[in-house]
Amino acid sequence: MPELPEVETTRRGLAPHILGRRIAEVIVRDTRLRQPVPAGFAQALRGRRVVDAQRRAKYLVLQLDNGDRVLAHLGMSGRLLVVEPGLAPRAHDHIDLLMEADDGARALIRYHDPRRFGAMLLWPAGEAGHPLLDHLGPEPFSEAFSGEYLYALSRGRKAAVKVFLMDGRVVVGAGNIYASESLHRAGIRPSRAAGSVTRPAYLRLAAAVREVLAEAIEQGGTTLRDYAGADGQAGYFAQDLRVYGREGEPCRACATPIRQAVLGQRATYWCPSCQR
DNA sequence: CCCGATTCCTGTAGGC
DNA sequence: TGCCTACAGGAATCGG
Repeated sequence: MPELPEVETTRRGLAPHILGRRIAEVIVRDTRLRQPVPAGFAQALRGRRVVDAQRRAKYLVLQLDNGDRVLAHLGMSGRLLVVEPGLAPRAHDHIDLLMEADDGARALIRYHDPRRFGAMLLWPAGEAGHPLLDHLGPEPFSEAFSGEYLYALSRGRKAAVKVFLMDGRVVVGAGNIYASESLHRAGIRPSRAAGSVTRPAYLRLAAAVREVLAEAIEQGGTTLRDYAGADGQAGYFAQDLRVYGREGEPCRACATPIRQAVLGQRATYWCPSCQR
């Protein structure tokens, strides 16, 4: 499931194949993503050079040489893969970008998304913001994100702290897996009301979020079923997960069996002994 | 504003 | 072995 580390891993994997290169050809086989691929998408990209590849939250932002930007989201099952030009498309291969370098080197960037929860949008030059990015909270690695920030924002909030942490308006990038992992590292029970979590606990939580995300990026993300990096390889953080998907198994810290419950319509895992 | 529930989608795992 | 159902979940949206 692409959360921040998976999107960042994808960005890093794509970069050498797209930066400074020209989009020679665009093929859209299926426009039916979470939001339809806009009419004129292929036309707008064709011939353009990619000058930067950034990430904002779980979105990839490709900056083009005419000021237009491509906004891509992997949804739940999306992959952006670098494959051999000419490789025949398979099921759910919705979009191809054929990249060409000045020296003639070519690479095919292929968007694959069985569940079609992702997005591939055009963000035209001149539009300063984008509606999908407008309301987003701070990046977890930014100065704006801190324990103090979480503490202040959470006062009076009755929602579970895990739901609070997964809210993109609070902080971006922590999805279901990394929210559970961060709360375990910080020793906070996921069901606690966000407003009842203490300042010291939020200081630990902010540090834990950064730590977990950074480690996951180093491992190339977490592959449970759908996710693969741009090179098609699995990420290795799954072996470092301490609670996610480990119901009934011993806590790696204290051996107490890990518990599971649904919180905010999402499976949530925690250690009843380490997390209070 | 806040919060919980619903919706989109398809592959896969688990139960019988 | 095969069928059926539940589940996976990012994020927009809606109702209270």
